[in-house]
Amino acid sequence: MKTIKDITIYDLAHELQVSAATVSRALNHHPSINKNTRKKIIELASKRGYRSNTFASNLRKQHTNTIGLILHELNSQFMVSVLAGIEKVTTEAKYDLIIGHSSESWEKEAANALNFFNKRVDGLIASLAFDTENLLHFEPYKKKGIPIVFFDRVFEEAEGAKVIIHNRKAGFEATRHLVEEGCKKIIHVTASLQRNVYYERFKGYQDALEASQLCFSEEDVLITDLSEKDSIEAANKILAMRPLPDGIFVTNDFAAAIIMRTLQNAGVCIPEDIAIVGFNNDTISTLIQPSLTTINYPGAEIGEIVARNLIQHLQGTSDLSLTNTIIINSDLIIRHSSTRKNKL
Amino acid sequence: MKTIKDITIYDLAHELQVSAATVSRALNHHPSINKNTRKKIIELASKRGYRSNTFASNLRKQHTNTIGLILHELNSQFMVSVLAGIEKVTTEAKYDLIIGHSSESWEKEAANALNFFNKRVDGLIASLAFDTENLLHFEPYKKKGIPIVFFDRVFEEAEGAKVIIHNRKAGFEATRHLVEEGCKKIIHVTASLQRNVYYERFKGYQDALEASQLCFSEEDVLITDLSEKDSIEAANKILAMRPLPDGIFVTNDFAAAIIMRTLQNAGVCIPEDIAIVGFNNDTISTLIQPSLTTINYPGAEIGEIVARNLIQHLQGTSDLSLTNTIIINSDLIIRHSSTRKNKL
DNA sequence: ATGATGATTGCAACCGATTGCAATAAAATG
DNA sequence: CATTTTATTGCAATCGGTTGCAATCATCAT
Repeated sequence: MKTIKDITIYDLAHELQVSAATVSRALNHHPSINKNTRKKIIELASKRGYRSNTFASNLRKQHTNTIGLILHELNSQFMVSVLAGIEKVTTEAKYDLIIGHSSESWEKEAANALNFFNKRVDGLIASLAFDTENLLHFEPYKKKGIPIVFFDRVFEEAEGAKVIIHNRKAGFEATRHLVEEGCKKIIHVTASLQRNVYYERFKGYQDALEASQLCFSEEDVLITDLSEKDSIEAANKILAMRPLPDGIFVTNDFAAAIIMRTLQNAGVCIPEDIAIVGFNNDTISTLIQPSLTTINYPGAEIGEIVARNLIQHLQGTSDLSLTNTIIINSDLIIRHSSTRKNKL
Repeated sequence: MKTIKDITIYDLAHELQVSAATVSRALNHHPSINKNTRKKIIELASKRGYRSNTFASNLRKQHTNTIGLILHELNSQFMVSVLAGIEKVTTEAKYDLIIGHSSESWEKEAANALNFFNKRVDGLIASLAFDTENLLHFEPYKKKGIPIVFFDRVFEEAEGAKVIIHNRKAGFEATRHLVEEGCKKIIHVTASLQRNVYYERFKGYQDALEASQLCFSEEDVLITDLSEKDSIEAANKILAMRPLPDGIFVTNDFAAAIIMRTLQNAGVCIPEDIAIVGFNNDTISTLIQPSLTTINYPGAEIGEIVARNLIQHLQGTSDLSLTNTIIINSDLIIRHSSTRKNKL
């Protein structure tokens, strides 16, 4: 494990008979350095394979140029594209990104938050875990004035910047689409209504029922944890309903796919007997039979907006933005799981 | 952006009338510190919300306690579980993890490698991008003696530690299964044979054909980039074959799903007309109709082994391991896409 | 010629934690 | 009681880069 010693600015300074300060400034393109000197220094640096010591630099500068990102999961197409969007912006702005994923657990989320805090990230981006019930673990950030931007899974009532999609509108459109396809009894399969995204979609579902003068019943809303097991159970509950519903709005494509499979195995025809709409536009939505009607929202764009927002704040370009909520629009993508040949 | 100043060991030292050295040692559980002193220091530290400054510490200790991870993509179930495995081990061992993903591009891979090198990771874990053709961008690591463990996508001939699955055996078993189901003409859809994983699976396919005395033909191997577009094209090529093949071994579940859908849309019955086997055991494999027979391999376990290997090396527990190749076994999971009612 | 102006560069003090070595005090030994 | 041993603690240098301020030197206008 013997490691050759690294080149430092002192080595360069010594070799060129200048001071370390000059080398430092030259390397950082400080304007007060003569361009010839700078050129010589930069050339020597690359010749000697100099690499700046981030620790020394961070230590002195008191900021890390690092942004922490806490994701609740990265198993969905959506999350991956958000990540890509964030990555794009942060790397362009020369920020480093450290990623933690909470696996939907509040404990891990808190652990990550603490860890990133100790690592002194300059800012934080987070989407809350499934069971997070408060924002206490982010208090240290507030106290220290470290900015946080929440996205997707947020507490809408909490202060701070948020970037979300218009879940209520999306839920409304998904449900209205089912109504337009002739559905009279529409079930909504979703997850804990504590979570803003699910609550809003649920409200949208209600709005649409009301707008169509269909009556809403609490029994038509099935709460699951979106797991395979729960989804199958939800499907079985639906199968046991009399009369059988003719439409289902599921809050997640994966669960929708499971439910569709379960129903099909029980002899239900999709979309003829029951029309289904999912949410997320995951890859699977085009791979299952019939292909799944779903809500699409631009992950990469959301990621970019989130990251840009945070960075602007860090660089002092904008302050206001951190109190704003940015709402992104989404689209209904109509596929075969919901389109009946003979509409009413 | 005013930030309250952080508590340092000097603050603690001053408040307790001891030296900073003592505080430092107490906080690190150095044995030479009196346990009463230590207790007092630790208590005050937590009372004051002290958090160690990683930069100062890293700067002094000359190592970062950070491991870099370069993934070619994280859109597969497999990659996510590998990541989880690595995360588990590294956090247990108190190492930090920084993740870069190359998006299958050599350029980004090299950029990440350089970035991590400059950040002075203590070790690196990597799975190569689709189009990586050499390991030149990892040279600095070798020169500096920073250990690298490759997994999944590796150069088998290159030196260093590697953790891979037994692709050849898996390819063999997948193909043999098709043979056992009565297939006589088996197509193999795969990606660039430059990449070890695809090459080995291909060899396994060949092995199985030979073992079954089926003749191998180059035209039966379709090379794609595993994209949706290429997969559809491959399916169309298959549809144009005369006679129609009766078995397909696809190197990836996603591509297999696309191909299956394309074939089905063209009126082909799966598995009656054509039996299909995929690779990876992604989530979609149980969601499509019929469910996909595939190869499963333990992502989390692989991740754990990779990480443990690297950490053992970093801690000097084992040196030899870094020259070893570790081969993990995989299983064939038989589902409906390949099981015919009437075998021959 | 001369003080003013501006362009470059260096000095030296940080940033916060770690650690070899010396110092001191306390306990043990003869 | 003198001497050695052991247990604790402090001193001070070090890691590598950054930056306010002072210093130097050339250029320029008067």
